[in-house]
Amino acid sequence: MDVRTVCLGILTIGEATGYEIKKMIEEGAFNLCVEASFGSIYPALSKLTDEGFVACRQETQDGRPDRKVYSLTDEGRDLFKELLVQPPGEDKHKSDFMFVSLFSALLPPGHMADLIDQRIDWLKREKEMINDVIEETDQKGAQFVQGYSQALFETAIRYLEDNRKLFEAGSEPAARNGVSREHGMAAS
Amino acid sequence: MDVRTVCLGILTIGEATGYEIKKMIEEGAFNLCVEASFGSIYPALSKLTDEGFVACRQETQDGRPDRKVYSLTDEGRDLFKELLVQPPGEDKHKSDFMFVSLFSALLPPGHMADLIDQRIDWLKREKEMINDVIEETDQKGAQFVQGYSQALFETAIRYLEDNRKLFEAGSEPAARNGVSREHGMAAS
DNA sequence: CCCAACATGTAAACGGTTACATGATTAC
DNA sequence: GTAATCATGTAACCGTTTACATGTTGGG
Repeated sequence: MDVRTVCLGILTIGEATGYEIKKMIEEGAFNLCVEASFGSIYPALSKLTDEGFVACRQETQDGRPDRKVYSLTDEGRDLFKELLVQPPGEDKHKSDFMFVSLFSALLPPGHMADLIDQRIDWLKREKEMINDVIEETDQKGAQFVQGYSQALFETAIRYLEDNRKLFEAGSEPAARNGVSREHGMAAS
Repeated sequence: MDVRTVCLGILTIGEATGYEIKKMIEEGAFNLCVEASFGSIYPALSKLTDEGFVACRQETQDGRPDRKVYSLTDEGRDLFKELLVQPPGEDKHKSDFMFVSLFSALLPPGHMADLIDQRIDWLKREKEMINDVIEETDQKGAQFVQGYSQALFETAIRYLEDNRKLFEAGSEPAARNGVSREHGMAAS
């Protein structure tokens, strides 16, 4: 999902500045779908303004920098509805953790258990964050997404907690008999 | 996880051609961690060869195009081990489906239920694919990843099957008289 | 005193995809 | 006959990140 579409989507909820949109993406429900930095958000908003899909109102604040408050135009709303019904792309789950796990045999003893611990902590934090952000909404879609993500986080946390022991120091292979464990890799 | 590292990782399992690496990424367990196309795999392998981290043996076949079989050098194995213990990046879950779901209120009636059906089918296919690919391994890491992904797929499928009804034609707003319909989705 | 939060913006660099070029073989 | 599989490679393009530039206010 490109930054352009995400900006339109966020603006259907209400007007916002580029800065606020960034926060919503990195701390909010949108965190589950996309990521974006200022370097992509600001140009996207400028372009959408040029094209007439969003309107921009400049606000002068004292003590604070000026802000540009963007809002959706009718054309923008129409465009977003069109984009929404396009067949969505496949989910892309990119997990360094999973990749490293596949090669746990090459890691120093205890490393994998540490990684799992860190991951459990991260998952718990992330789960709470999503929960907090969405709880105040009463929209069906948001409720659905929240339930979905909470279910997945719970499963992930439970699985890691249950299987951590596989990688604890005690259960390490212990290739005691002179066989060079460098070779033992032989898949299958 | 960059293509470079993924290539090194795959080559720790055994030698392979660029073509085979591509297949492993899109049909195998690596599908859960990364994606990559020829346009990134071939240059990565060339560069790794130049740098001495992989070796390349050219094989002439008759009837078939020549193939370049890559294998890991000692330096390559060392490099990979170093890369593996670097702190892994955060998981990135990019889901167009989730994004669209957040805006289900803007979709035509029935569209959301269709999307969910398609998604359930996709999840089931994907789950089976991962299951088939990894089942023949006896490596701890692969087993762990397989169990993890199977648990997540099951949870996702169950959630979607259980909550599909929220978006069925019958439960569509039908906001004839401005009455709000706030029945409890309560994902508690 | 410095850092975080607020606020916008640009240019260069990067990693990757898409499309193209080439070409034999096998299966439908 | 035509599509898929095998097999490699390059160049153009694209979206995004990173780093930089600028400036104020408030809290630790």
